[in-house]
Amino acid sequence: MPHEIVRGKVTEALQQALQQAKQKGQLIVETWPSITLDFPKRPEWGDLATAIAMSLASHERRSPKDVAQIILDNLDQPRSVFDRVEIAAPGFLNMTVKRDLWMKVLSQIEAEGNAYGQNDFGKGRRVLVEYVSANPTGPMHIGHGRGAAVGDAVANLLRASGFDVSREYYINDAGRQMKLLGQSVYARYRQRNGLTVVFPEDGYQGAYVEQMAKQVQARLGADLAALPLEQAQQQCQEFAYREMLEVIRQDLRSFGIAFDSWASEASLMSAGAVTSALEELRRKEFLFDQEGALWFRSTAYGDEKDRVIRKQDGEYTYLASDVAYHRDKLQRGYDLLIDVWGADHHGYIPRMQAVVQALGYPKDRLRVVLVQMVNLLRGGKKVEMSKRAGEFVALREVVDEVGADVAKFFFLMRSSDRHLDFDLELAKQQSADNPVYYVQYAHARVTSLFRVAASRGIAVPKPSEADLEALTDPDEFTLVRKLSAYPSVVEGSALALEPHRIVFYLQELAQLLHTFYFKHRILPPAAEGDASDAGQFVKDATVSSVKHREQLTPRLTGARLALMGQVGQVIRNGLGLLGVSAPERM
RNA sequence: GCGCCCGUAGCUCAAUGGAUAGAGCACCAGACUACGGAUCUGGGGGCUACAGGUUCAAGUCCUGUCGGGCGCACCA
Repeated sequence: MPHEIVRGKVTEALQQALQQAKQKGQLIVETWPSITLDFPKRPEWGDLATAIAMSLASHERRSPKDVAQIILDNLDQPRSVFDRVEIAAPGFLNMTVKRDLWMKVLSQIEAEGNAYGQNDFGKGRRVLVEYVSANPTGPMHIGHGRGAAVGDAVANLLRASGFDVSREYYINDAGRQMKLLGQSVYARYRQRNGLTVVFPEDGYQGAYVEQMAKQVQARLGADLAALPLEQAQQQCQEFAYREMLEVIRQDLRSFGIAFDSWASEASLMSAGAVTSALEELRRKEFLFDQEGALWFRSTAYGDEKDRVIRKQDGEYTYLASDVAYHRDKLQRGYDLLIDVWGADHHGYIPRMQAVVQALGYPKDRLRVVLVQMVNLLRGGKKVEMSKRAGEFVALREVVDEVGADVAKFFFLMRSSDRHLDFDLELAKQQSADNPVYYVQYAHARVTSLFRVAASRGIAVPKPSEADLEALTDPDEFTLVRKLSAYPSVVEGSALALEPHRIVFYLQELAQLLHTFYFKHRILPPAAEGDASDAGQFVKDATVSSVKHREQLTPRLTGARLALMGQVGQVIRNGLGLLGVSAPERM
């Protein structure tokens, strides 16, 4: 179902032509591939092109050119949609669509507003996007930040594509890491009190651990030291857990990320989810005992080896709770699960997909989005990070320094499975070098333009109120075509789970806007020092410089304002998908 | 050693199997007496790592080689 008016009409016309050719016996195919439309790279190739004839050619056992000719011959009423359709070697159909059909895109954007760009591909299917899910053992670092930005944008994209989306944070609060955190805090606490200290191997070293020890001291005083070791550590762990979770919530809040639900590993376990999940696997014969451990037969679904699920010492591995958690998610009835993971976990995909299948669901019920490392730079020089020594760059620091909008945009600028260089100096620059400002400025320009118009008493019409026939310049037309592409960019981006496509689109759209804005005037000149003359237009075409020589009539001003308004709307919608604000002033 | 990802302009990166591979940065040369110069215009720059193969059509798919990253725990 096409979701944009030009593509819709063109696709429809092509389908009818194919249908008709088939009825006449000119084409034999039973089913043909979906018709894809591209923007041709060269103007002489028309506004839209399709390679459909070429993909049909081999099945038809005809040359692509013949197939294209047949389609062309069967295009019933080309004049209602097309100005011109041509065949180009080796078999492209190059179409020039009627200008007034293109212009309807503007009214469509007006009518749909914030919803322009959405599609119904998801058909209400429920999807759970799980992301961040950092252990509550410290503040979020910059890598978590990228995961958060990606997960959130993916969720936005899916919602815009008609899915019923929930966002979930899985709290790994049951494992050894939490215990280690408790021990680390307790060790620092003892240190503060001048007691003997054995700092745990691989313990948490960050300054925040000392901070928490200080707070524990303030709350519990010296009493803690009197308790048995394990009990004392347990108290520290509980305190640290609540504290860290709160820190993470605040980190997320300041980054502008909100979850619908928080799932706790510990509560899952205490509710018996692990036991019952293992029971199910055992019943289905995916478990076996060997060398005193319990194994999951993940090789049954293509994993390279089987995996231990309960160790010799009786402790469960993380796989056990992951099985339980994914089973829980599946049982909650989601049609699709999306996990956003750090790319260093890519080796776990086969086994989690094996889990999904062992539980009786299709493999593709789970899709994993991998997020690669972030290299933090400052003026081109690498900022060294080592979580081990507790020297990692906190997300909070970056957000404080460059702002949430900039940070998100940078995180989303590249395909998520590629390493990202994040240069703090560049991110702070307020220039064209900084793509965030470039896009946001385009939006601010539109709103600024409207403010000036208002101050001069010039109305900003909607497309339905404007005379769009006044838009005859190729630059206007280029903008309209770009706007028309937005819905398919959203759909492609959602299907591929690749938010960076939106970023690229927005940069291109912003560029077109800046070019247009520089080249053309929209409002008439303000009368010198006298607002009462506002509304006067240039009647004579010989004003100052060459590039401003075009006739600016109220009719053209109105139409251009209407066009600008829709550009602003689309930038707003696109930035919205990225979770980035569209400022009216900068 | 095995597996996954990657190799595209000097740098950072785009490109549902489609036409002459595109942006930004950097570099060079330019542009406003009216709407925000946080802007715009032009220029040089490429055997898409290499070698085969599939296809009407390959940066894209397959095989191999070389180079880089990440995994290969009864850690999370």
